[in-house]
Amino acid sequence: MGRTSDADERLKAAALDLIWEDSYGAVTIDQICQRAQVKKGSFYYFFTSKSELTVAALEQLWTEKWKPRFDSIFSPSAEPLARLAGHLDFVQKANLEGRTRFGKMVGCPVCSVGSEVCTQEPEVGDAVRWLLSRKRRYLESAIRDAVAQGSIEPCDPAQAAQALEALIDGLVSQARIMNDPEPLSRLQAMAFDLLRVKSAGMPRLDRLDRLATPA
Amino acid sequence: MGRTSDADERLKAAALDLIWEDSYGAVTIDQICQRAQVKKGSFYYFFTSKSELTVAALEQLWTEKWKPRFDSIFSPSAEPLARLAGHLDFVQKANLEGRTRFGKMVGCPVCSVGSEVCTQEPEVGDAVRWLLSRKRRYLESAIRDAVAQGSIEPCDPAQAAQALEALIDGLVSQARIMNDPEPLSRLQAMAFDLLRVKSAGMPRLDRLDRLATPA
DNA sequence: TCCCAAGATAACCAACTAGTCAACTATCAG
DNA sequence: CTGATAGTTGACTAGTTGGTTATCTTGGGA
Repeated sequence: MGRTSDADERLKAAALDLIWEDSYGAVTIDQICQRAQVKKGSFYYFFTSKSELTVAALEQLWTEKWKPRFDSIFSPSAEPLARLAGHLDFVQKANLEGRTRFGKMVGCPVCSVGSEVCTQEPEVGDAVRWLLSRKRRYLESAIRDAVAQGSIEPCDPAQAAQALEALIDGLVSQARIMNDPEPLSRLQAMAFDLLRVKSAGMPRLDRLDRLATPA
Repeated sequence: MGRTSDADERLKAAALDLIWEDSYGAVTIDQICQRAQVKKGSFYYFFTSKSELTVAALEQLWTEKWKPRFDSIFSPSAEPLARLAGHLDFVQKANLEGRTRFGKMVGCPVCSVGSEVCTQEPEVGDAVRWLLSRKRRYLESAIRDAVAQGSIEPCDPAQAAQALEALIDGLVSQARIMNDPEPLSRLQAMAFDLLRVKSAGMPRLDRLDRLATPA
């Protein structure tokens, strides 16, 4: 019953893009509406504020993009190291895709928004924290499996995951600030070094993929 | 000759505080003026825009706070590992001081502003990049000396400094997002682990200080 | 078919924003 | 003391911002 619409979807997509490229604070509701081809009256029909829209956009980013992607990459059917390598590869590729799409390095929208508004917009902060804590579990689980398997040095998986995430986010942030993909070019080597992956030479993704494939 | 003033100093201090606590985009010129007890006319007497004020504030942060501090911490008269430990300790302490002053974890103003506005305010981006590249040299030099001395495993100092900075900034960012100093509590252990510091047990700052003191 | 709920829209407002300016005032050099 | 210089002030404008509302339109179900 009643008229149908995908204006709310367009608003979420527009908001995420604009915030990703610039920043939360630099983006106005008017801009979001213009990009989404939606009049402001309709904006306020679906959302009560920029922060509410942002929370909705982040939730959708998680359920429709990140979670499916992570469920695939971190599938327990794959070797622990292949999961980690897959994720590092994903981070690298996602950043390069972002550069193609926006014409510059844009980093990670979740971390950027989180760091920017966690002190001002509590609901956005909650959404970011929830999302990051979910993401952390994938890393932690893969590291725990790797330790159990003996493919990395014994360590506390929670702490190792925290350090790994810091390293990744730090390098992604550097790449955005420098507008240069270079900090990400040795991502896997740095991450595997941090985790003390046991292997001579640098593990290759394709080799690990082969390992992950049932023989 | 003529009237004297420290209004520009007050403006720089106010801007840095407000931006540090909230974010660049969330702070208005009116707010900065109010905090600095300066009328807007005077603001435009000294600066032409928020970005110009921000650049001036960042430059002053470097010359009056960071550079003297780093020159002391990274004094080549100290043991390389003591320099690194001193810096990690400084990062930790600065974050805790920030929490005392602002009532919450505020992270690093340079990294936060850099990540936020590097795509929009080229001059602020330039200032941040310059400042971060200067900071990097301290780390790189200390790591190089540590390698030469044999106190950490051989590595490329530039890459190790890049990774170390990413780890530190990532953890600082996590602490801000979580509003919790916990991610910084094992900072030295994580950093020394990343650098593969050669020593049984965890190096203590006081022990390293003793090493740094001429016998 | 036609009703009515869901959604779209333009026009509107009040508050805030950056930025300007002419008049005013303090200070230092001579 | 005095005048030129450096800095201050409040009042002003014009454009933008978030947010509201009454009215119009669409489409699915009875």
